Amino acid sequence: MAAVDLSTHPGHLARRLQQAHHLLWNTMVSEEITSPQFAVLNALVAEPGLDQRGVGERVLLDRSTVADVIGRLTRRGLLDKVRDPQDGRRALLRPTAEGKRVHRRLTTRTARMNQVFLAPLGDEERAVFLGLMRRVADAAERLRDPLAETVTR
Amino acid sequence: MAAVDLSTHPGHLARRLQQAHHLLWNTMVSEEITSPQFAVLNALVAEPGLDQRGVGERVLLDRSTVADVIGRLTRRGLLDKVRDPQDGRRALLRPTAEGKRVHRRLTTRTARMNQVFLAPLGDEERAVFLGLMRRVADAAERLRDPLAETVTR
DNA sequence: GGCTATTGTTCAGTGCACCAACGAATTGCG
DNA sequence: CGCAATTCGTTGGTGCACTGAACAATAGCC
Repeated sequence: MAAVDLSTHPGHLARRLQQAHHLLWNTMVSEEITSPQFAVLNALVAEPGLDQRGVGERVLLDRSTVADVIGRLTRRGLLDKVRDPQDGRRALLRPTAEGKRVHRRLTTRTARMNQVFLAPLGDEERAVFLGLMRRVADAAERLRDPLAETVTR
Repeated sequence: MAAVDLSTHPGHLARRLQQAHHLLWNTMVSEEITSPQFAVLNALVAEPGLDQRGVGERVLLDRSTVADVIGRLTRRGLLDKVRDPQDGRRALLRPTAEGKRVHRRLTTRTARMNQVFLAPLGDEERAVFLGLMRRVADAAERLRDPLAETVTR
């Protein structure tokens, strides 16, 4: 015996949550564009001209993962990637016209999906839920690099 | 413009949460055994003799993923896998002595890790947080197969 | 008893995610 | 100026996760 109840383990719940989300995304938002891909696209719609490092910071993705995701997006013609003439190390990224179009279309669908996803909770609970997730995630991310005390707002 | 604030998207937060958890697990629990591997091991400590399907149901993992994880665990000698003589389709699984030992050791460490992970929240908030995650995950999982109304409690 | 259904496992393919190590470009220090 | 350290990107390796398809064994029905 001595087995443990996984439903009290936040890590296990987070995984379940993400899987359920993934499924819902596939059916309600897009089968081609994944949620991380949308996140990257979104960051570049907000700030065109970012390099990969910048994107990774915004969406909180590893450098090599960012490279993967960006590779897929550029291959699909949703992103432009050019070497920075000022600094030959970095690649400047911006959404193509098609990329912006896709982003717009998916934005409304993700909103609908989030509604469904959070449907079991009441209005107030949703806010609480998002707030708690954010606090835990923020704190855990700060554990890794005990860096700038920049105001998160 | 028209970009979206990802910190209000539960899917994105769930991903961040899981990543942060993964990192913490690696440093505080084990570098060899991953959290899904522990979940599988845990299910088999609780109910030795399950087949892969049963494990997948308990931990909420896809069949092919379960096969992968179990493959790794058996390769490391933590699990025994034998064909059911009564039903040649299924593989009966049980933890080895070493598997039980590892499970015991990791159990105490995961408890410590969960403390750290949830440290930013107060006692009451933790309970709320876990409860909300569970409700959302349960509901989303029910969306896929609208099945038994079995009492979850 | 024999053929079809169903059930359990496996395999191939894609994508996310991490780390460690490397190469290329730039920065900064002596 | 020149070389070391840093920074950005890529590559290779491992693991999780899903889908869809193939396969094998059993179960069920006529």
